[in-house]
Amino acid sequence: MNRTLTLNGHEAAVLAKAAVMAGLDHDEAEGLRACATVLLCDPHDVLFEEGDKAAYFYCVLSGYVRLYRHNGDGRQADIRICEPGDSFAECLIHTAETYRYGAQAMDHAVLARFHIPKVRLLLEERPRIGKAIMRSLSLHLISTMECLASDRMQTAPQRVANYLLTHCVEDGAAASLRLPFPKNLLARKLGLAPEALSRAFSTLKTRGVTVRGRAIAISDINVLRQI
Amino acid sequence: MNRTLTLNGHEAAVLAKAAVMAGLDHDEAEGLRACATVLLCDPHDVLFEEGDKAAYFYCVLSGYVRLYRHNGDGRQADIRICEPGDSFAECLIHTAETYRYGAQAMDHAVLARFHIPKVRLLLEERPRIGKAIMRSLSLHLISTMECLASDRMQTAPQRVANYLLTHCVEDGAAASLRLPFPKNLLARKLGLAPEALSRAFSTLKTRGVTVRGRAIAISDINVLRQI
DNA sequence: TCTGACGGTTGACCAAAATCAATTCCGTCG
DNA sequence: CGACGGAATTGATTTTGGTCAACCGTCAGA
Repeated sequence: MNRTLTLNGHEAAVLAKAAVMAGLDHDEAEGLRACATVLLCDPHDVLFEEGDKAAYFYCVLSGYVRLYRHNGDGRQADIRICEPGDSFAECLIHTAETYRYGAQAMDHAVLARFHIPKVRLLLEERPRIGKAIMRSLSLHLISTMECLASDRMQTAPQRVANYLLTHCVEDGAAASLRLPFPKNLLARKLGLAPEALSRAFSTLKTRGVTVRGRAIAISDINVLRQI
Repeated sequence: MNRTLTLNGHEAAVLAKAAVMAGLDHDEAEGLRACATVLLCDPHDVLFEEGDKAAYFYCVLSGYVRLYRHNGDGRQADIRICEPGDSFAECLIHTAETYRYGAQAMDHAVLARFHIPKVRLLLEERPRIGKAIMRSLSLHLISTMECLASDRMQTAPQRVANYLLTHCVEDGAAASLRLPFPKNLLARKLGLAPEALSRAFSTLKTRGVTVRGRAIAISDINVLRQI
């Protein structure tokens, strides 16, 4: 978990387009950026654990971060997989003092780390910046609710089909995509055991889905839509 | 779904204490209240469906409202049960133009209905009001994430035990509570079929949980904690 | 008092997915 | 090139909870 103070061009672009920065004018964006430093993570670095004192919220610039909770036993459940452009723990700006879940880098990851007390001060001065944060929170809430609904009513193949449909590039009736991360991360994201994901893919094989490593081809999107 | 313009004392108090109003000074609270009208609902009234054009967000003053989504077939899953003091659909203020889930009153319910365009204008003028909305969104997000985590890692009896522990009043090692709504609503809230809730209660009987109608007694909280 | 509706419970059964174990695949490193 | 290690797959088994159907208790209305 080394630190640097510089962003490369790609990372700066990701940050600029993140929901947490969207719609801000130049000064506002600059003010928010001034609250942040950059963090380089190695795979499996734990950023914080549930219950830790909250000092920062984060925006993923590259790599992936998983958010999770434990229960009494050693078991843990993933809540979200954050991709480049996603922010997390911004819900603590106006609420709790401790993190309500753990966060772990799943790859070499680059993060923007925003100092919450600084952001609070900035928001007092320039409350319009809060609009971007509200938007980010809202999107995040909506997607979490959708995730909950799909956990509660869709089977594993349905969830996988839905993921494919929302992430593929269409090419006539056919479509294809390349997973941006290994399958075990996709399984976590969908709330499945890796084995269940594997079986879901083999179920979908009969519906025209071909999987070769991370490359996935869909022969007919409409077949997939009616699962 | 009749309308009135007046609040009784109890309803006014619930609104004043709602997260969406918390921490505002008198003027700010008054400004926000001016964006709202009151709505009286009969049981099973549908407030809106997924996809409807979003004009309002709501705060429950009495009764209960369930939020839900459908999938392709007739099936539907509950996302949240809103109780007095809870607001919903405030995530649309700065994002979508259509509701992302349906909402249905589960009882005679009284709601404050905030006109979103008016609230947007108000926020431009008095952006500090956004802080209360952000706090409400944040709490809402955290509780949805917790719900997702518990769906993914806890069994039915564990979820029920957790509900009891977080809602009971302690009395030494013992504790008790009275459900504020019928059991079928609790089942929806926990993402269970009513039968599964019933079975969970009978599992918990061996752990010192006694159920008589809506009245529940717990003989030893610590036994319940280690489930 | 009878009747019907409704919420809740119970039993039997089934489907989905977690778990455990064994094996295969694949990329990396010696 | 071969060996190793992590990821992915497959099979066997078990657990969990959904579904369907029957039944019970309570309450409201005839």
